[in-house]
Amino acid sequence: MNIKELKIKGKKYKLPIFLPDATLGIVRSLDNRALKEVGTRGVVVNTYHLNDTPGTDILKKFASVETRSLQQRPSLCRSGIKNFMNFDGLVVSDSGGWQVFSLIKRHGEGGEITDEGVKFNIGGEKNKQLGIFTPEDSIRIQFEIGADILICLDDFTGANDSEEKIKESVKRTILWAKRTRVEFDKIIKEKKLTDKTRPLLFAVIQGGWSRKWRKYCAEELLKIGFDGYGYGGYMVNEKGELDEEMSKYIAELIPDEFPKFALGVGKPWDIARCYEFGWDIFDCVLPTRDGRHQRLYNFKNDNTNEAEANEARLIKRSDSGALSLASSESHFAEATRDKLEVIQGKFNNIKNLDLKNPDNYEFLYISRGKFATDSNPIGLDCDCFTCQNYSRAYVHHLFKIKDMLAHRLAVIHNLRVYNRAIEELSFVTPPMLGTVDAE
RNA sequence: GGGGGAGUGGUCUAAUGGUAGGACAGCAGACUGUAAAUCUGUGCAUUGGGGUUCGAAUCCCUACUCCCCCU
Repeated sequence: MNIKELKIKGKKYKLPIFLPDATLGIVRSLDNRALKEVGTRGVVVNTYHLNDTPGTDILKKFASVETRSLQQRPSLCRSGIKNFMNFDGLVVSDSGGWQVFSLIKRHGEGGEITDEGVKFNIGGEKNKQLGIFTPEDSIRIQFEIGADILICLDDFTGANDSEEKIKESVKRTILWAKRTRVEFDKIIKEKKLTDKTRPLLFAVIQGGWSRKWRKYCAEELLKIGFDGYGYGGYMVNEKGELDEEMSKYIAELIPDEFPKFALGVGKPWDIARCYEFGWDIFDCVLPTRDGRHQRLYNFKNDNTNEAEANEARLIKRSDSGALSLASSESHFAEATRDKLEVIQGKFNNIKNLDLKNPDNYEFLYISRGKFATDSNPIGLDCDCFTCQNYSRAYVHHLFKIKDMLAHRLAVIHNLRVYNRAIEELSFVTPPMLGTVDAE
């Protein structure tokens, strides 16, 4: 099997990859160690939000900071945002296109979108003078943030827009992409960046429900030329169901040598489906937000039952002892180890699971009363920190008393589920097991 | 033994003669390039009995339970 790779600033990232959203420079409630342990290789930050807080002056300062923090390792790949977060993985900066849509189009509060750019009447609370936000602003700010992949400011096509509106948003998205390309190249030249030191630039394909305009948008963006392409707009309908036809269609509009970024996707099973269609970069707020909102993801593995899973954990817990005994030719330990292997083979194994089928997942609404006394871990077969250390009852309790550790434990688990699915799709060995996939 | 006070869903609490409402807990959900530790829906109650009244959680009588004070 051919594994696609993303090469940026001398680093390689195997695809597919799932990037949790760290909108404000933080995957909420997680520190960089937890991120790493959960198998996260990259995150998405947001240009609009970071420009507001903390602002690029601060990020620029961090771009050249001497690595004084205890854990910071000097690296060529470091940048303002990476030093600030002390995060060494892939960082994508989203343009703010979504916020344009969300704040102005969806919520209809102040602001105006013209070909020139976006006029914010409200701006961020801290930054009322923001005024107009142009594609050039967005890309310049993204350089200051210092991400690896920058994204063109685009004009979001709404789910139910008329063809006239679709045309407008597509034309504007193309116009803005052109201007972004020019500005990007200008900055590359100014900064004397080379193909080995520059970030990548992605454009976003808009066009809503219209195949015609999606096609037109993709073709025009390809003519301009970018390092990768994104799927813009909504990929799901009001019921949250993936538009498979459209996601397949758009993926096919982009030649396979380009990375294809399905922005905002999605449910784990939709990621698995989209991967099959050719999309290979994903980001979504669901695992983190759902975690905070007390909805936990599990694989539904028919092989798992509580008794056996418990046994596996008990054996595992005495793991070190058992193994040392094993080496000293104890038959008992030998048997225990065999048993562990059998059970683990059965559990830590989603290989036989059709990851594209929603029926193979389940939600745990952890705040429900029935979990108050449940001593099982959240996922019977889960290898995450939360499941290796805490019971459903305890996580339930933490949510009840509103302790923020609840968020952290929930988010850790959800992200681990997402990453296990991704790892299964790609056969990527998770870094936590000893292999670092970025060179 | 005497005096006083109080009893409203699982819990806390509104309604002082006029549609028993809210919060939390319960149950069922939503969230898709994060203005979201958020939001939605829903089940469940006037301590029992009697009386006054067109109408009672509310006023009266009584029983029960609890609390406080006195002895």
